[in-house]
Amino acid sequence: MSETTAKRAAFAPLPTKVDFPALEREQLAWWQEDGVVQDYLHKNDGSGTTFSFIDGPITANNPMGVHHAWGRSYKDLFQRYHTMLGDEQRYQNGFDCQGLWVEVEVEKELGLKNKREIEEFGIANFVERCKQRVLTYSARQAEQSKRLGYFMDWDDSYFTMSDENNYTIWHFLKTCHDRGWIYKGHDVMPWCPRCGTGLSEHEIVTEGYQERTHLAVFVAFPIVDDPEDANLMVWTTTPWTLSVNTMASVNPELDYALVLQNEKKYWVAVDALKNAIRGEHEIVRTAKGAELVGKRYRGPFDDLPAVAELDRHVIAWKDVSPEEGTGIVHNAPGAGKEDFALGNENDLPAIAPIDEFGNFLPGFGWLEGRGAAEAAKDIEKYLKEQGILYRSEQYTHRYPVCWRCGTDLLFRLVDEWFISMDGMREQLKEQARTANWYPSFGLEREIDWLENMHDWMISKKRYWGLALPIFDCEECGNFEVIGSETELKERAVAGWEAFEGHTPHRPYLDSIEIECSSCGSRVHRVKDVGNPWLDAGIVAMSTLHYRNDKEYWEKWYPADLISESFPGQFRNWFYALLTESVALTGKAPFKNIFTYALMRDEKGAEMHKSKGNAIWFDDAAEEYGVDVMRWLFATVNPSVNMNFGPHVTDEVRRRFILPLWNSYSFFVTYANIDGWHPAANPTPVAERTLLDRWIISQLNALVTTVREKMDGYDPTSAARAIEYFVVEELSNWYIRRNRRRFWKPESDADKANAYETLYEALVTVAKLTAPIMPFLSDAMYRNLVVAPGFTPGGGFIPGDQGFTPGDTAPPRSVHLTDYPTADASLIDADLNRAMAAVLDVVKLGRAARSEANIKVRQPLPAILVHTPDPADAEAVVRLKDQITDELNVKDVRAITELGGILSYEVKPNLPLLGPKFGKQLGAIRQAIGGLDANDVAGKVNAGQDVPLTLGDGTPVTLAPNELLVTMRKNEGYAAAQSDAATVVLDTELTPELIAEGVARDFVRTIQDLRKQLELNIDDRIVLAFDAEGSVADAVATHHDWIAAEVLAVSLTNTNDLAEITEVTIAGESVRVSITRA
RNA sequence: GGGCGCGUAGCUCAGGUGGUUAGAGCGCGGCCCUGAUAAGGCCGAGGUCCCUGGUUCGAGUCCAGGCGCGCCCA
Repeated sequence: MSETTAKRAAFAPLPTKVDFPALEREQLAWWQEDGVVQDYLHKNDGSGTTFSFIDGPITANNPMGVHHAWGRSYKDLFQRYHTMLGDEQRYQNGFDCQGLWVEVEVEKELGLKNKREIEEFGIANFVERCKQRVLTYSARQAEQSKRLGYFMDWDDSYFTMSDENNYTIWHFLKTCHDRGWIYKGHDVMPWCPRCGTGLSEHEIVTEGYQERTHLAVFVAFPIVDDPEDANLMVWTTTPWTLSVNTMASVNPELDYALVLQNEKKYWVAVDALKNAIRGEHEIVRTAKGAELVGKRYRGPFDDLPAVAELDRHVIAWKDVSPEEGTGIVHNAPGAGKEDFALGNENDLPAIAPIDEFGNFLPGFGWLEGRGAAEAAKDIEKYLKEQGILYRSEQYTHRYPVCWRCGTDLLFRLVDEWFISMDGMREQLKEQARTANWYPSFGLEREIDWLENMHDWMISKKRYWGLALPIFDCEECGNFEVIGSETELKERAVAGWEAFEGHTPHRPYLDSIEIECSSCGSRVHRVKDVGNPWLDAGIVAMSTLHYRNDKEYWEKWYPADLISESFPGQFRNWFYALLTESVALTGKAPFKNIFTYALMRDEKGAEMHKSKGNAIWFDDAAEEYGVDVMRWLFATVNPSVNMNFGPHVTDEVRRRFILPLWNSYSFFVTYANIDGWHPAANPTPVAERTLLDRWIISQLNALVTTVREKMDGYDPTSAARAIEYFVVEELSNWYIRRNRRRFWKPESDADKANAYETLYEALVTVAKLTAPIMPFLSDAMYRNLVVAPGFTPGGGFIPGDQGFTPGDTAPPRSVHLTDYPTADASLIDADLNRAMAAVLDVVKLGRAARSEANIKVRQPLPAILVHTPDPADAEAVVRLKDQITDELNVKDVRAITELGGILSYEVKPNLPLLGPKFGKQLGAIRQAIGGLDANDVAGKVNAGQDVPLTLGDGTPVTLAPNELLVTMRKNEGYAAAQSDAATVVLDTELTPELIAEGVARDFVRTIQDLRKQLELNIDDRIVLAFDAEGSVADAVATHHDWIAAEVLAVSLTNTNDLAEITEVTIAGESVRVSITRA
């Protein structure tokens, strides 16, 4: 830079204390106003390479919590990375719209209590409100996602309620039907009487069980025509199911006792006596369960018309255990899942006692119309009146509840629709294996699910959801599946006008009638809606226009990446996506599947709205800042549950964000003071200083690592590598070591090189971090790259910054740049190793000083270094300038002589000796311990074999490389030792060194005062002090150096002081006066 | 009952292919350094690496069994 050029600040000055959320809001506004997002979305149009990401739809039912931000950060960072690699992408976000969870929220909004009230409100109105809720919250979530910095094509989000999505599911269902996989099942389903719907296997999950206390009854079933006049004693926690008791089961292997009490006799399993029988009793005899099998008995509700015809008797069931109840099980195939299976096996009928609201059906006498669960008390009373209640109790157990509304589930016999899975099972497993799963154990979990999955129940007796295109003929039992909107129109014989113009939802679709292809009857659609996982699972087909644009579909299918949280998704989205895609195409819809665990609160507890420990995204964004969260998310191990909260984000800010900001701020501060501008042609790296070359070498190594990790779907390692570089290498070493080059007054080539080097490191870090923390990275990039020479619009300001007219303007946002590429020629492995040795020595030097209690301010004559590999010690001496300054020593010397400081130590080289000598190794180690270390070291260093005699007299010869000779520091020296080096301080002080220490103490004290006086970094001062003795002498000796260090225009020892401050320097009391010059 | 994962310092977690003295961050105590950094460094206290058995010259690491926790399934 020429002297005549006016120094001009190139970079916007930075606040020392940053408001990160405010910075983020500014960035966000600029991205939107300036069209950066749009340019980003189209950066790679037609680039020739693609990266296909398919978004798992987010449920558009509530505002986002922070846990959503975790997953979305992964989605964004992978897509951003590929944008910077130049891959064309679709950037399509998805919203999950249909299903019971939306209905439940809308019911709450409207104050509706059950299905009857929904139907009174009107299905059309209700469905419309569901749609509106989805639209409301999808818009809200889109805005929140933008605040997260998530760059997506928000105008192109898909909605699972879209016509295309629904019709593509029809196509899938039709395909399944053509293969004979769709069937109507008659089964006992877990059923929510409040929601009036069954729950699928997928929904009965462990968190769907809660501790509940129910009335449990012990009931006697009198055996018919029994010479002993005995009763079977059974136990149940669901008294309502007694109404449809069909059989009683015993374990034929088990021992049963005939108990006599109060002149009544009961059969109870021997091992259940303690639990079941209360009070004095006598055991008449015992028998195996087999003896009871076949006995007929009278049930408690024999007189009810619905069950009057039953022939009740005892059957054998090997699963009966005496652990709970009485060892005799009451079975109701119409009201229990296992009972249903057992009834089928024994050819006994299943009778359904309750309707969809859990109320008793006609035919159940006095019970008719009553709620099953609510009737327990009355049933207890009835049993007592009949004289067959032995006793009752309050019983607490884990019981299944509705995962949405918390109501106790009942088990109800119903018609549901299923897809048979056996035809696809093997193919699904095979296709699952074609993908890469991160973490890899995800594949095993998915395979386990696929091996054990039952047929897929796809129906749900609700309102807001996929209208199942199944037309079930009541006349002849034939059913048909309609596969598209055109087929529907062709087949419709009535109701088309009412439907036309509406989305394929209830109730309008329900008006359509077709003609049964088998018997010609008019047939309506079944009333059921679809399982919502059908909706989410079809998106790999529907959003890629599978039905209408095969070319487009082929371009983007299968996806390169999908990503969701793994708990639950192996049986939900991953499964549905795989199943629907493979059914239609035979090919897995994804190549890579990145999964992550659950977010917990700071103490590791599950986050729940009701517990009050859930954190809303909006609050977190404004309190902690989005970049901090995103950096945290990127650095944690995705497969481990994350504990999230303010302490964790504070730590990330302290640990990484602030050191980065401070490095950046340091650069901007001094570059502006010096009027430094980035040059078009910086000094070749080879011509720069050692430290410059080193940090550039590490920077290029970092780029290589980060790309490798990101390519391997390992953002954790990528982010941790960046963090290490920024904190340890750039901030704590490179900048720390180079501060004086930036401070010095003269603007020479060396200073320019320092700026060039730090500038390149910061710009590269901004690009490397851009996918992970989009806000700060762009703020840095824009200030560092765009501000000095180019206007944000891309215009170019010629000037003294070295650019010439015609240069291409850099992109105006980091998110429009390409990802950094490593220059392998700049990676200097030898230098990296040498510097590592230097860092180790510095660390040991500090440790030795600390241990010897000698402050760094006190200069020492030398440190002595020994390393196991002499090359390292040589490198350390070669780079001694880095060390002398850092440790305040006058010299660094490699130790060649032992000189009493170090002793030899000889150890066996175990990896070599182990395999060679096996069991003899113990004896060899002992023998080595008895050798003279000096003698052995001499031989080993001379390359000679070492003879040994083992304890049993066996002679053994060891080659030099089979022994390790190391140095151990002796006691009594100021020294420190690690695996890589030994460092010894020369602590001999001369009067000159002591004076220098005092001078440094003086400087340190003045600098402190400057800071207290809030002087600017470049303010000059008039400095006067009043001291005698050693302080006076030391200051006199080092007068010029001190004056330069503290920017004093004058430095005088006088007792005539203007502003007096008392300080202590080198143990002496000194009066000081500082005034601005 | 089965599948998968986890169990290492007070807390949160790292610890390719077995190797000699098991680490980091936070927290705690002490000291040092500091005109980028309400930052950083060094020292210290703090460990039956869940238990038991096995393989091996040698196990935090491999194998088997168990215990505990989490997720999923039955």
